[in-house]
Amino acid sequence: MTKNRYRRDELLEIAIDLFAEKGYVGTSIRDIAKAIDRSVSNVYHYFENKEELWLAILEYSVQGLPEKLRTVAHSEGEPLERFRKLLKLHLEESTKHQRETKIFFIDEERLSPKGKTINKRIQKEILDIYVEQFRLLQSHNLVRTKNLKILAFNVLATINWFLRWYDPHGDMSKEEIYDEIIGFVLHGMCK
Amino acid sequence: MTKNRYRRDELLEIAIDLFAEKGYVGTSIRDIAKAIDRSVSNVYHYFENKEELWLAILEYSVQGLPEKLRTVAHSEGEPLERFRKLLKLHLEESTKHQRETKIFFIDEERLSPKGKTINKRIQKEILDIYVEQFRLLQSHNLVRTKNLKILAFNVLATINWFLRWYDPHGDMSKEEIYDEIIGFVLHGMCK
DNA sequence: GAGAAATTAGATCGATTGTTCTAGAAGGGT
DNA sequence: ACCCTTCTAGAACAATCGATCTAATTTCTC
Repeated sequence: MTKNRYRRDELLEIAIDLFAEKGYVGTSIRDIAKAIDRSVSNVYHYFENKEELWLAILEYSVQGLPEKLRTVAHSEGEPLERFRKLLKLHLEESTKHQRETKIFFIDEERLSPKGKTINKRIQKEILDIYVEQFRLLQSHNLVRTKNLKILAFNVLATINWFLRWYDPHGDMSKEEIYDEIIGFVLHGMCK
Repeated sequence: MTKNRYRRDELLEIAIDLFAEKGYVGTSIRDIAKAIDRSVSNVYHYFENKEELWLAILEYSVQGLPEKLRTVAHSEGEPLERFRKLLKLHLEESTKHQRETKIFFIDEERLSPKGKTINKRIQKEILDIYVEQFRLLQSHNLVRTKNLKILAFNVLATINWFLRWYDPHGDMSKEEIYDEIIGFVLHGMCK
């Protein structure tokens, strides 16, 4: 009845690697099993099917992100400073789960209705957090534009795109990049 | 010897649709043939294999983008105004070839070395155009930050992410969205 | 230590993949 | 009429896919 959590998580880890590298459709159950030197049945013992494995990865990593962001979003303090903290946390969490977050976006369309729904729900939750923040900042007359949804898309664009080009082994430090991105979001490119 | 250009392009069109919808790995040659009511051999008559079909799509659409952008980038006029034109053109071209440009980014990692190289070359060309523009704007003391590469990533982020959420049948006009994005790139979210 | 449950490997399933082969139909040039 | 290239369809190929089945082994519980 009770499944071996450790062996299960090992499978999750290797699956995340492969999914991130070769995509959902591009990664077979055999690939995953072979990569960790197990049998195919072993994978199926821990996960009902391929899609459930995918969903487990989401639960394992991205699922909790909205809640974490909300904690900061609803914390005390100055609105703009709180928003800055929100961006920072979002960037940190995305970096921490870079592989999974990448997966989260890339193969969205290849999932079953169930998986797609969960995917979209999480993304919607995050979007709403930002729109809510913008509304608050707007009431303090701090926001430049009127269309808050497009603004949220643009902010999320920079954060999520960052996952595509960021190389942990690169020569720029995380903090350096974070500040650059936060600066861009807040003030754009112009002086 | 001479292949029927029209029939070939019909195949390209349907392939773009399917690739954009279900991805490179998720779309089979049979899917493509069936969608246009031809035989599998017909597809192979016009394209050597699946990857060549993919590359033909790139040539058909995205390949010419860097050249078009360069034309504007090297045109006369005020630096900032020219940059604004560059953004506008980039957005327009991306919208015009929304499906292909989406393909261009999504399945990058699933290609052969040859395909990956071409993909990366085009992206690098575009990145360089932007970095060059930033350098010029910087010399006019118009740029806020020092790290031009990250800046370029962030600008490209908003443009490319836009393709993910933009819905041609939505209630916002293109021009409206373009202006919003250009404004965000130039001045960020803050007043 | 017996028995039940959890875990594993390996063979196997039908379906689908990219690709090739064979061969016939259509088309244009002479 | 003829031939030669272009185009087309359909069967077939080996490989791989997600998933299942059977059966053996390990681990836990009493």
